Amino acid sequence: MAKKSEQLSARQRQIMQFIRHFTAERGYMPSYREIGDAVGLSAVASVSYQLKQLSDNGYLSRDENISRSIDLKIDLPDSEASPWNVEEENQIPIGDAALIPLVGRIAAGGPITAEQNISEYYPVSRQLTGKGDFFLLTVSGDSMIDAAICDGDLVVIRKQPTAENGDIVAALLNDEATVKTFRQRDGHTWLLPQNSAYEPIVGDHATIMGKVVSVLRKL
Amino acid sequence: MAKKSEQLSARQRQIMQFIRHFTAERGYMPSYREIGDAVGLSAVASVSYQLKQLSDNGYLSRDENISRSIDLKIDLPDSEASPWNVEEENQIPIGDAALIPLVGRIAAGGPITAEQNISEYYPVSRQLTGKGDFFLLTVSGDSMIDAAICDGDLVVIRKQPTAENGDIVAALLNDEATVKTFRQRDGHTWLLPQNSAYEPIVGDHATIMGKVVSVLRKL
DNA sequence: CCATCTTTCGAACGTTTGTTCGATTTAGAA
DNA sequence: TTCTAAATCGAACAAACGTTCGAAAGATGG
Repeated sequence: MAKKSEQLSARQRQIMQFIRHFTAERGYMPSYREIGDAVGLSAVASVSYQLKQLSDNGYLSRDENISRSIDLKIDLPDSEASPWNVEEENQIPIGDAALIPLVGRIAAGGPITAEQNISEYYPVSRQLTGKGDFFLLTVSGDSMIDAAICDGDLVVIRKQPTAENGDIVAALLNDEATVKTFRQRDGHTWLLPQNSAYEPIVGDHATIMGKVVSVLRKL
Repeated sequence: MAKKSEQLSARQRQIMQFIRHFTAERGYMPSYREIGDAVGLSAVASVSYQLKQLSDNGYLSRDENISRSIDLKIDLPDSEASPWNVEEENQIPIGDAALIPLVGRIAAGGPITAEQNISEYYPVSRQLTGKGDFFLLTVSGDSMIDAAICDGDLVVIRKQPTAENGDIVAALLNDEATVKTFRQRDGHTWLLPQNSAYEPIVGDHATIMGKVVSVLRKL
């Protein structure tokens, strides 16, 4: 008789992987006939048979008489492990959007997105942010006006501890958050305003909070 | 009465949330009858009707004649202890956001947000838009650079047939959409670029599509 | 070789499911 | 009020779907 947790047969592995790919692409489960077509089983009953084995061994579950009710319990490794494991501590993804906290006062020391600093969450399209861990800052002053960033603008900042030359960053300098262009030269870190009325700042002791990835403005 | 149906009725919101809960619990999509039972629609056809609306507006997709093939495009937050939340007015509120269509080519004549023009929906915080009926336009060129609106920026436009002096508007001029500052003087309508390299345009024959209320930029 | 178990097949069956159509009700504007 | 569009209903229908059953083909071991 079929014994306990036997190893999966080639066919069963084939089915498991097809289900995974199908759901990834289409967003819902395949029917028995679709599975059969994909793995080369001409009889629905054969699919039913294999699915019963998989179900009995805990690889998946399904609800009787309900179409497309397969529920995979195990992700059979195809190959990959994704290195893009971003820690999201405060965002709740809304479909195509991310909820990003607007940070009020910036206090040196503690975590930037500590709860008491958050006044509100803004939904922002992922198209505008990309992947990562974000927070929002309200721009104060017009030191970045030549970069088309105005007083009152909201900037979406992806948390990261450093930056590349030319990036616009949010930095913590003397307990104050500021948005400037990042530049390293002569062994020094500079925070450059984009407004000829302002002078470059030596940022050697500044803390880079993250990189500005989007700008939001309400007129 | 605009037949736009770009908004989310209480019932549609109800359906969206039920689908989300159902899939979270069961691991697959509900059938039309299950949806009907849950939200109080005794006729499958009514569910079909509502689902078509949701599908047309990009909230979900489904494959014809395939059971349980609903694919949610947006996760509506539960939000409510008061499920029968009615806030009609205009755009689709996602919790705190509105889903706004990005309009591609602008053709004179037909409705701006005709379906074939819409390439995608962006969630935008209501804080950035206020109330109204909106669409999104991609800015082309740097004629508004002094207003801190750059090439490639997305502008949120509230539909309105006219504007006030000083408003930044989207106007249709010779089958082309353009973003300029609106000004009426000497009995003429002017569309002013905010870039000294460009000349003011006589906008007497231009069609005002709406007013720019927000700017979104991905860096 | 035979015996046994596994796997596949094909067909039939009953159920589930999405669609269609016309009629009715509801809601809002004129 | 009357008119129009949206929303709902009910019934009927065809397609899609999972289950069952008997038979046949492989596979494995003695």
